[in-house]
Amino acid sequence: MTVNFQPERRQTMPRGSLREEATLRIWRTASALQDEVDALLREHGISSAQYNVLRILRGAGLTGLCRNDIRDRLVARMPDVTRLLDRLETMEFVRRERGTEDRRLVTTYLTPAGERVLMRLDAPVAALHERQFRHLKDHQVRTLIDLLSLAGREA
Amino acid sequence: MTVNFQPERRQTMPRGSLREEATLRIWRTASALQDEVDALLREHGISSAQYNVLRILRGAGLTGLCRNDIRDRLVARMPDVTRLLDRLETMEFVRRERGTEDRRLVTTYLTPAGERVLMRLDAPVAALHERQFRHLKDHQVRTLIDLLSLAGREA
DNA sequence: TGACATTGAGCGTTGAAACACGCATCATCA
DNA sequence: TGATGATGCGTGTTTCAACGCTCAATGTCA
Repeated sequence: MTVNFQPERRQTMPRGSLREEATLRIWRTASALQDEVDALLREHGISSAQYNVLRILRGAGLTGLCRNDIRDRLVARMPDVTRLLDRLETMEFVRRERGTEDRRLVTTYLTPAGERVLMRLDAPVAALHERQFRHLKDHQVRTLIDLLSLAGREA
Repeated sequence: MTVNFQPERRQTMPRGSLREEATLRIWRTASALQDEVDALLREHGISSAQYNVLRILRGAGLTGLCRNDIRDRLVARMPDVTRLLDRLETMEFVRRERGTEDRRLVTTYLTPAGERVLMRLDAPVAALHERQFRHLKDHQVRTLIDLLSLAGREA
């Protein structure tokens, strides 16, 4: 929960590049945010990757999604989505079913139990995010999002 | 290396919060940047956590650092720094020595071989960072850093 | 000086991630 | 329709992270 987020102890930067500083700042911030969310999720017995999958499945609704669709929508790159789903299936938060038309596809659906977990988490997670960004005004958050969208972009 | 970074396939957001979108954007960007750096580092046989440690030790110079100092300076929270150092020691990139005054402390130093690895990586890493942020002007990068510094801050 | 708390480091175990591989299914085309 | 390549999933294995515990060394105070 508590994160090592030394205000201004600067990371050693051989070439003192501005863009290197930005990279480190992104990583530090991402990690700090992640640690707090992880702590919250762990109280409910799931990891952030699992939480991410559950939310993706909620977004998909009754249609469900096959493994690769889930993989492509994950926030962080993640090989081996199969086992991630295995664990969620063991916890009975998701249900898998092999397709009938294309028998290669295995569609995954959110179960009622999975929906309930998400429901219980909605408020606390939203509150946490609000708290984490409470020092930024709306327009600053928007600017932040826009700037981040430019970073790492291929085109 | 190639990252699943769908331009505008929006993450499912139950409550459509702006701050939630910011969080996801930070994580996506961090992950995308990380994946590329990891790919580069792996060509040299080290992980990003290991690279981070080596740079911290280079910054510390001849003084070296004890385990907890290293832990506190890492970009991402990381318990079990011991084993991380174990692997670096096996690769002979660092050297450890138990303190004489306070015999609880084990100071870690960068070896010449470790310095060489860093030297070989300096240019490519810097170039990669420049490329990743090439769509942002200097003042935008500065703004990004400042905004991120406000996020997750306790005070 | 002796009992006790604190700090630093290492280790054992469990669980998950990374990677490559194999198998089943489907699409394509001769 | 039969061969070939592509696609979607799952699995085996190895490596690494996470967590808690133990041990050694130091500081503290009666």
